[in-house]
Amino acid sequence: MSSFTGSATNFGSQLMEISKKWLIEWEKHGVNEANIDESKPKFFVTAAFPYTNGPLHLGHALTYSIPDVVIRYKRMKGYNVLFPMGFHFTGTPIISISESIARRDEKTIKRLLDDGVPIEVIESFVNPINLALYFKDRAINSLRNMLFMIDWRRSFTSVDKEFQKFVEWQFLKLRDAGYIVQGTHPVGWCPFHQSPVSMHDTLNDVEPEIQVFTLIFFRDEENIIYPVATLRPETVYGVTNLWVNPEATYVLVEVDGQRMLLSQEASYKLSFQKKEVKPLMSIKGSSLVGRKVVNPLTMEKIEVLPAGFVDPDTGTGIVMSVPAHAPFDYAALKEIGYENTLKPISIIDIDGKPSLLGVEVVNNQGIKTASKEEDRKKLEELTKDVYLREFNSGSMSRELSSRVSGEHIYLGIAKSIEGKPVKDAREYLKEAIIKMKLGDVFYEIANKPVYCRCGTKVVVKIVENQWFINYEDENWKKKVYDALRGIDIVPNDYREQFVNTVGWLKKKACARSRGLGTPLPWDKSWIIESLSDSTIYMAFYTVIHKIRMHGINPEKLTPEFWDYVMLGIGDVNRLSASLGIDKGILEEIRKEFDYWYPLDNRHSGKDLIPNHLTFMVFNHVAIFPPEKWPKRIVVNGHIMVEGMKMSKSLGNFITIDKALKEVSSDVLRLSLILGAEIGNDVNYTKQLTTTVTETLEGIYELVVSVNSSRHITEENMSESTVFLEKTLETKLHRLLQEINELMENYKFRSAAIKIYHEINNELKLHFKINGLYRSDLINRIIDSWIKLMSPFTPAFAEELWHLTGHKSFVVNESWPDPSMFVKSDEHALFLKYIDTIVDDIGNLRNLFSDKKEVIIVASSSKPCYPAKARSYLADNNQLRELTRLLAREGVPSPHDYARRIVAFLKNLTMDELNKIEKLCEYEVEILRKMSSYLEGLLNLKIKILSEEAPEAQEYIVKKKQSPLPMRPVIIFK
RNA sequence: GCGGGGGUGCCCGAGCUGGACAAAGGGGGCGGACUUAAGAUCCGCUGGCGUAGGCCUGCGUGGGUUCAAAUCCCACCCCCCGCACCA
Repeated sequence: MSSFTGSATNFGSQLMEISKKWLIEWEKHGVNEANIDESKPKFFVTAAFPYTNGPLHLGHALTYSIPDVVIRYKRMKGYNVLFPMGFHFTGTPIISISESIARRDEKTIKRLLDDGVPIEVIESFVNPINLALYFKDRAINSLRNMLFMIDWRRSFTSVDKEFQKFVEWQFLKLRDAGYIVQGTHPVGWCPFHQSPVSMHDTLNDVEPEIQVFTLIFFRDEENIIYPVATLRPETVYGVTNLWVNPEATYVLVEVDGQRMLLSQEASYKLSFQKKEVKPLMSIKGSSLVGRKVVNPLTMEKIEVLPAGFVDPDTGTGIVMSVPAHAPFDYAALKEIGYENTLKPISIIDIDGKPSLLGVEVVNNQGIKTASKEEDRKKLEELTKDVYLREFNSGSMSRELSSRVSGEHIYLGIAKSIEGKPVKDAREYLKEAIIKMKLGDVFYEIANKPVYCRCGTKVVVKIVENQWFINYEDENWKKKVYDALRGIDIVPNDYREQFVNTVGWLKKKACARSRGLGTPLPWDKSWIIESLSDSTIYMAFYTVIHKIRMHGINPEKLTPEFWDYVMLGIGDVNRLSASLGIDKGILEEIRKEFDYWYPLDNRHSGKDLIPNHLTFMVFNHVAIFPPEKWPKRIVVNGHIMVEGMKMSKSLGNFITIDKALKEVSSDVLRLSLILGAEIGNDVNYTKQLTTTVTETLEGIYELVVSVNSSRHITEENMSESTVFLEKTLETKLHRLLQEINELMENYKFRSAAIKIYHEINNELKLHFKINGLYRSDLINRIIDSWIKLMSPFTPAFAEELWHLTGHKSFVVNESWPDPSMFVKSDEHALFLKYIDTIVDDIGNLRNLFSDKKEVIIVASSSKPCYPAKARSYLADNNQLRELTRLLAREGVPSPHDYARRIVAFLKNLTMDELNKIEKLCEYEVEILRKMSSYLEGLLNLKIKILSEEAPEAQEYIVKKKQSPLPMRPVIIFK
């Protein structure tokens, strides 16, 4: 084989040149533009559009490589394909970066410099649109360089006026359908900025987490509320007293018309959660000690006691004391010498027996106080243990209701949770307390303190009048479940996750007070949030280029316009008149939508299943009729780099631009596809790209050398070459069939292995046996092979295609059909038979690694037992019958032989089974014809003998073994 | 905690509708051929045993179902991801 000179790196740069060359050629000929063609079935594919706050990275490369393979494949299969790409500007991160630039934040500037943004451009980023546009342009370049076949005429951004009109229509539709609701909603909030904060607004990028406490209202004789904040409302039945911090300052406030006592800190926090918190007076904690309050669930009268462990900045600063189940409480009782006065009350059973875990652990550890440093540390841990044990394996006491004074109206509540698991009791009680107005909810920042970038401590604010998309609407959910059944999910393993997501999905706040995006049409003070404005935008791709082409003013894109274009609602003549748009144009746009929609494939990363992808289904269901619902969702995994999660902080973050400086787009694409089957995480490694480059180099050299080899016709071929060509052709038929099936099932990794390795190996083996030459078959194989490579490594394939003398574009060729290679059932059968011989020799050669010659003595005159075995195939139990029959015929080790034959027959197609007699009849001849193949494959010298040959008789006698049909004797010499 | 996914040979990774699985494919390692040499390329080996196509061990751990389990069931351990107003 000749002789492409150059090292792998040289070939690597040659590949880069090839990519550039064909990108230009294709764009010149507009191969990536998609227009209506009624003569072809259409195939419409989209992938999640990128958020342009930075350069595209390998994750994008992966997510877009897969649909690109799909459309290139589908295109060759005769589909009219569309793969468009837009850009997501909606949201706050872009604005946050702009604000950082405005205040000259060094970290942000450094990051942008690292991303290759020139300093003067960075300065322009104080305007967020400049930033978004800059990265959009870079993204387009990256995507072009990846050779993605994107129809750029249909590109848009989510702040384009036309798109905003479309989103307005969508939201009006949702509102009309009753899916938009308003309500209150807790958010992390900066009191200084007077605005919600999320991760990118906080110091150190901490996401403020919100924790829900249950408030329980204890009352004194003046009806003043002492609210305790707890995560364990069920323990209210075991309360012996309340705790306050004697050193802390408490305030008496008026809330919702009631008087309430709580720590100063709590009162501040509460003021963000209630309409009004009116302070009346301050009181030192110590002066609360000794007051008597009533437990609202048991009507028991208890006392307020002092405890230093009470943190006035957690909850309300008032704590209910449950010594039986809370180590802190028991320790605090001990500290003030009350452990015998106030007897711990067990209200939780563990393993069906009343427990006093709180008391036990404190006594076991010899803890005497709740205030000493070392005790507190221990207590914190013990609290966690007790909490978990009681939560996971505790159940409410069976005598719980005896804690409630007899005729009390809430006796029923206690009764209904008696004996129930703590988990369930807690949920039940929480709801009951709030419903009965015996308490309330109180929100805390769970991971506090969290600070806004301005340094202000973040609190929880209840936002009034927040707009939600009501994804918890049961009827809506039902329709989504139905829709999901009709959607093909690739890989199907993710279906369950979709179904579950629909199950737990709640109301989704769909608007924010700041950020880029579309104002809510009926309340322009709100901006539609980014996960809500991007649920049906795929439909927009179908028409945007036409809207622009006809110069339609965005103001004309009214709800009536969209009703007609997307839903076919309304009278086109009247619409034309009222909008002043040509009727023909309206119809043309409508037709464009109707031709391309529904979406055939939606591609995205698996992280978007619980939000975007599911929202997409919800919104399609809400707005479009069933025939326009998406047909397939393809989910890809994450990208890893050298075995580690790719991230900026790990320093292994690779942008597409950077990757393409090291490897060509063909290599990158194929590496990502070969990295993992769809749905799994792809591990991108230097090693992998090197291997892929070398593989492509090998293929290149092979094609080049075949191309320059001599052409021979069948008349000039040796008999054995004719035979082996038939075998090769049969193999190719099989391979193409397998590849087709894999492609149809989105098993691109496996398909690529067959294309780039297995065909490769078959050809190399064939040439090794026969020498390098061209023939009609070989030419056909090479042509088909190049076509098969085209979806994965398009520029590389294009190069080979032209190298082998073609003038057309391979991207425009048809996908090879297996039928172009004649499958001979006989040869397929022979091949499978030869495989068993190869296996056997392989098994034995370990024992005879020093021997280089193999003699195969084949049966030539015995009855064709395999044919007889055919009738025993159906039923495994008849193996015994077959064994008996063989034994009667005097076959040695009949059971082994029977097993072997049956295993072989099971692997055959019906057609092959019908040829089995031929195998018996010509076994010696087949082996002879295939001996050069065996020699090539095994690197051994092979000699075939018929059992009648005198030489064969010697071996038979010596080995005490006689050949049977399909069971030749193999001798290493 | 809840929900989803996963633990396979030196490594990565397929298989997981139960038999053809000592387990595809790739990589690495070792040995060999070629070469003045290196590289590239090609070939062989890469759980253990065995002078004949076989046996033993084995797919997170422990049980179970079955004539037969990497594949099915149960329990446990460990890892990853998501839990919302955030793209």
